[in-house]
Amino acid sequence: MKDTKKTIKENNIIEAAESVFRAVGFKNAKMEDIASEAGITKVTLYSYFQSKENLYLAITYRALQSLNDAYYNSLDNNKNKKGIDSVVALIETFMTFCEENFLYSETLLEYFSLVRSTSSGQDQTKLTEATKESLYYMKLQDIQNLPFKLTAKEISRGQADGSILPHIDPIFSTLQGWSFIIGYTKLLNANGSNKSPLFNVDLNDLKIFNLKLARTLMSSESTLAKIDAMNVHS
Amino acid sequence: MKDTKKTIKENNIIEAAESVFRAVGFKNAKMEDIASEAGITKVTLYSYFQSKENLYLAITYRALQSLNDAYYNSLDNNKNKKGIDSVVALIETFMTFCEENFLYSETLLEYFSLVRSTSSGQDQTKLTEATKESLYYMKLQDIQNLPFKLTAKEISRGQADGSILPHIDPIFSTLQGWSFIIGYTKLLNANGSNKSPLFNVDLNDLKIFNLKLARTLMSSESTLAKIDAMNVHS
Amino acid sequence: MKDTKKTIKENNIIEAAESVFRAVGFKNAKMEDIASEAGITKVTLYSYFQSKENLYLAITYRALQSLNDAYYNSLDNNKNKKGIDSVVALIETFMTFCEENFLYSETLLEYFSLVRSTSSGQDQTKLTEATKESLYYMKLQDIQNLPFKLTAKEISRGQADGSILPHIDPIFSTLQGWSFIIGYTKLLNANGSNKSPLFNVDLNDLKIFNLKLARTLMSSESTLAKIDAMNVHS
Amino acid sequence: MKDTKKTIKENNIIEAAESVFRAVGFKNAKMEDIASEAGITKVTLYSYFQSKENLYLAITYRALQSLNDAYYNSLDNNKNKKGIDSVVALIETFMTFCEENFLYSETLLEYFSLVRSTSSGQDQTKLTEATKESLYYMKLQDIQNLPFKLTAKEISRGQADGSILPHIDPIFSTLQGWSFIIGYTKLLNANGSNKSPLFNVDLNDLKIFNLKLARTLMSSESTLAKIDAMNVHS
DNA sequence: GATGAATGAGATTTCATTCAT
DNA sequence: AATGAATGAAATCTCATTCAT
Repeated sequence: MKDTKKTIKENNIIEAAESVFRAVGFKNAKMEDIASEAGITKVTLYSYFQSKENLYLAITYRALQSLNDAYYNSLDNNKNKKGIDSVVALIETFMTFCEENFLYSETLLEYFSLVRSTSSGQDQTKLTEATKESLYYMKLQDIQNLPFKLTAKEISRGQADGSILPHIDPIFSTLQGWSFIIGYTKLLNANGSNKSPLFNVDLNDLKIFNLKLARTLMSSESTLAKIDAMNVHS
Repeated sequence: MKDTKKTIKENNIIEAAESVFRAVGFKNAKMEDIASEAGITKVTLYSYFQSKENLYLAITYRALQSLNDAYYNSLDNNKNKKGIDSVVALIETFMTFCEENFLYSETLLEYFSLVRSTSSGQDQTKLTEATKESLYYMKLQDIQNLPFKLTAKEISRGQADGSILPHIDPIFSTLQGWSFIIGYTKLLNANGSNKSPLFNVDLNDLKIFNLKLARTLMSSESTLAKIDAMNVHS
Repeated sequence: MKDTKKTIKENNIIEAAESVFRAVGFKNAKMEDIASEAGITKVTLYSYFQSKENLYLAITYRALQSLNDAYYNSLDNNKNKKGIDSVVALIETFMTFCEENFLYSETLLEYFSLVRSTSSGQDQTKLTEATKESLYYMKLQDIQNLPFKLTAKEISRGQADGSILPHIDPIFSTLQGWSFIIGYTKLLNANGSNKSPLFNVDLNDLKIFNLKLARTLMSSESTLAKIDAMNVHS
Repeated sequence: MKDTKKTIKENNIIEAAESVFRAVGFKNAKMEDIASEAGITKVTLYSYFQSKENLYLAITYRALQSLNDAYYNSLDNNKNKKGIDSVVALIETFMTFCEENFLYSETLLEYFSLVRSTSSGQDQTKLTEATKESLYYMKLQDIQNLPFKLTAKEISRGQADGSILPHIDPIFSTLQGWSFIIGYTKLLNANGSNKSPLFNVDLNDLKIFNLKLARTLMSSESTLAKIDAMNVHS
């Protein structure tokens, strides 16, 4: 229980940090401002999070947790449906998550860039020692592949229940799905918080299109007709 | 001609900066080091680029120029081919460009995130005054849509020559293509410079798959058989 | 009491600065060196004094305070003597002060040149913005006239006790006294720290002469004989 | 004749420099500004004067020359008068010179401070090597004592013609006279260009007083009565 | 000799991070 | 655990001075 109070405060701080990051971006955010937004001192802030980067990782962890929650929710909601439906729902879940959480989506995309090549031992210049030793970094590593695995597993379920083509590789398709999501999200972020269409294209159309495409690519009922139908999108 | 010499020097500096950024990342790069890498003084460096951020924008501009050049090249190489071939070649060009220029690809993706909603006049907090006043920022804004426009135009050409389905919207498809590219690139970057496969998936397969998919989605000769064939990817 | 510690540190810094200025002069003194002489960092130095000029003003303020202290001391030592004696003692105090504190005397003379016409609102070009906003500049303005006023008051006392001629104007005589002091000090400074006589004239003779002259000019017991006697000076 | 053109240009530059120094002070004056005020480039400026300090010395030299001219003029105007009159006239000449040439008066006072102790070999930190090697510095040294010597000589003439007390030391009295002048000038400068009285004292009264005092101190006709008369100054 | 570009030295600022109390 | 002060590293700027052409 001792921990609870600490956790609450930690959450307060993270929320303050999120709000500041959202407002001015990571680079422009000052520890000072985050501290005062959280109603504490800089030093106290540091006693909770050992560095700015670490604070960012904490947010990233939260983002990933949040995404995982959304995934579990989606899985739960679709556990009685066919695999294909659940998989498409997962993709939509991620997209919606990114739409609704700009900071989180940026954070996650950045994180996945950041950890690149960690395993290979080279080109690690961008990860500080401190970062790598951080608790959140470890926690992140523990769950970073979860959304991936969940998706792949669900694809397998779809193959088992016959709703997904048997010859596709779950991992490959998961990556393919992610690439759709990331592309969509980046366009979304490039378009900013303003929901106005980009180049006269409503990004929601892109979302719908991507979802249909994903389904078509995996579904065992896929037909040329469906694809052609998709192309008439407006 | 007067500023040729200046331009040459500017390029030298940018190249030095690229090399330093590539080596240690933007944040860890010291202006001092960039200067000495370029064989000049810090002050001289500042007389060319008013800030580190500005230098980064210059690199971004170069990246975009470089991408544009690649686009024009691709267009030229395919001017006698069908529109569909040229469009797919453009997409491949972009992907290859990102593969070969990690710094440039990161730079460009960051830029497109950065400028989000700039046009709409809101939410510009993350742009420093310095950035907004930078010459390169203006130059960037002038050409940032070029790859987009070129792609859309080529799609139209493909519709004119019958190689691309007539009912698709060139702009929408361009965005869709970008979303493929960005997704692929992000995964690529997440995978780092090490060419080891991600989750046992060779990203090159993803690239090939995406190219085929793009072709299929636009081509007037699209058939279900092709799509099904695609799915057998390894 | 709260700021006692701060004041102590401030004084430490000022002393370090004085020592460096004395050693190499204002222009050649590096903030870095002053900081390290004070056992602190450059940044800390800047947190106490916003600029080199500001630091100089702080020293000037100290010089003036120091002079004022010497004045009060002198007044106290002579409070039981006649006004004329006290006034002459004040002048001597100032002269001795300048002899013993080269840096302070230069500082004060420079200050009185610097602030010329400040009050009149014109010709302030030579005052940096930083200077004008400096706390010490304000503090200086508050006490800069103190030695003047003290002298004039003491002359009045002398007139009251009959030791000083009744028809002279205290303010005018104060200025006259200052002009003696400044002239003497400037010659002293021109002569440098080396005590060698200037043009074979021992400046101490000039000092004595000036003091006698001042006394003669004001004293109610002034006689021609005294003046003539004075002229036989070596 | 070749030299003449050069000299003209040199004079132009010096005048430009004087104007800039007058406007913003030595320290705030930028070589750039001086150059452009003179209608030349910085580099050209440097080809004439090797450093800012050197330029200042050139002005000082001019100031001293100018003062010397005034002295010679005064001597010439008073060559038929008694020595005492000529000496007092010299003092007045200097005072008037300072009144009319603020920059020159500051320059000269500073110069006489600057050269302090040059002979003694110690404490020369404030004189750059470059300065000491400068042509103007040498020229200055050649004439710096001229006003002194001229005054002393004139005092001797006064002693010879019986107008000045025989037992006074010409050098000492010259110094004494200078000390009056310097004091007066400093007060004048402290009072700024605004001619308003300082502490309700019209500095012109101080000037007149000093002149009378100088005369009284040296004149063979000096009487107590005169001194007393002097004191009723307002 | 003139010009535009570059240099060197140091002032000043900004922050993340740490220390002392 | 909280506070105020300090540190260190690097960005940035200002100018006198110098170089290359």
